[in-house]
Amino acid sequence: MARDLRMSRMLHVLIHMDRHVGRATSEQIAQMISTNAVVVRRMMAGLRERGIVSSEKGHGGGWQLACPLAEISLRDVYEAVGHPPLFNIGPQADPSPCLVEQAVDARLDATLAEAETRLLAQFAAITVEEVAQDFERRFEESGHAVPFPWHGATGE
Amino acid sequence: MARDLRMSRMLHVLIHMDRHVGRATSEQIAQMISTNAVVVRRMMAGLRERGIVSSEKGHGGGWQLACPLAEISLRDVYEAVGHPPLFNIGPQADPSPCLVEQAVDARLDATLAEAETRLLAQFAAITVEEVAQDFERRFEESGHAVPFPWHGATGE
DNA sequence: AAGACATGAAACTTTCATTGTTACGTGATT
DNA sequence: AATCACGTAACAATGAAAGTTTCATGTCTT
Repeated sequence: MARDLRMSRMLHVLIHMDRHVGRATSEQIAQMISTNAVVVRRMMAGLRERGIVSSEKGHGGGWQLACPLAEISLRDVYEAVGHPPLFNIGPQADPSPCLVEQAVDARLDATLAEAETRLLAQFAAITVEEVAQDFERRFEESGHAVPFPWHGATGE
Repeated sequence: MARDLRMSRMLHVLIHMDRHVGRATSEQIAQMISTNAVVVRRMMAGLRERGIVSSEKGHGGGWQLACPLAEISLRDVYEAVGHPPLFNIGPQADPSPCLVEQAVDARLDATLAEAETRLLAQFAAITVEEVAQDFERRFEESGHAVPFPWHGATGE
């Protein structure tokens, strides 16, 4: 696949859970983001470890937010989904005996590392609550269009 | 494969061509970076279009630098290899009808776009000549280790 | 003119990471 | 006991970059 979608998808889920559904099963969440329940469990496991969500087994179980969106930064979500590699470019991982390649790799690595630091700082400065408010602004401006058009959005 | 290696590999090649080999065939270049001559031609084609290198067919032909390394920025090389996507994370490409997803995607896209702008500015500020000097510094500091250990490095 | 050399380019295969899917185990509620 | 839902392992599908094969075109040497 092209890009790692986990961070984007998890943000999507967290906002829906806070604003619209409260508790939700993996199956329901999977429908929100058009994927499979197992994929959802894989992603949510990292969030649970970090105390962002909690899960309960059995009848009536499912997933629940464990803290307010205002206390979750985009960086927290990025880390929780396994801090996948940020960049699609760069030198190969294993070091080379060639001094030219070493010099090239060192420069690129240093430049990318700096960019990574800044990007993660940006992520740390944005809370999921802010993004949720972005959504609400769009909702108002749209004249209250259907905000969450997934199957089963009508509730039970 | 994991990451797009083209930018790193092309920098490697450009410095070797300037400092060590002058003209080189695709086959010789392929040995420098441990790959295939066709892969080399694919990458070099973009550099030729931008006037960074020139190619000549036939006996005695091959590739040659068309301008000094000091006039080539890392950004030039990045663009020349086809400006592959910089990031490995982000939302999916096609827009969603869900307003929450739209808000999430817009935030992520904006944040990544800003990071991309800054990273490309960094690339634009670094010349290949600077990286070549990094190499020479390493070469001195290493006590003149074999600087380019590919097969055929002894010349003809 | 013939042969060797080298790029140009199309078509296909391989590789790798993410995502998707199936299957089964465990725990909790009714 | 039956149902529901998470937990996890194992495997398949997908897509992009890289690797490979093949043939055409152009150029130099003999």
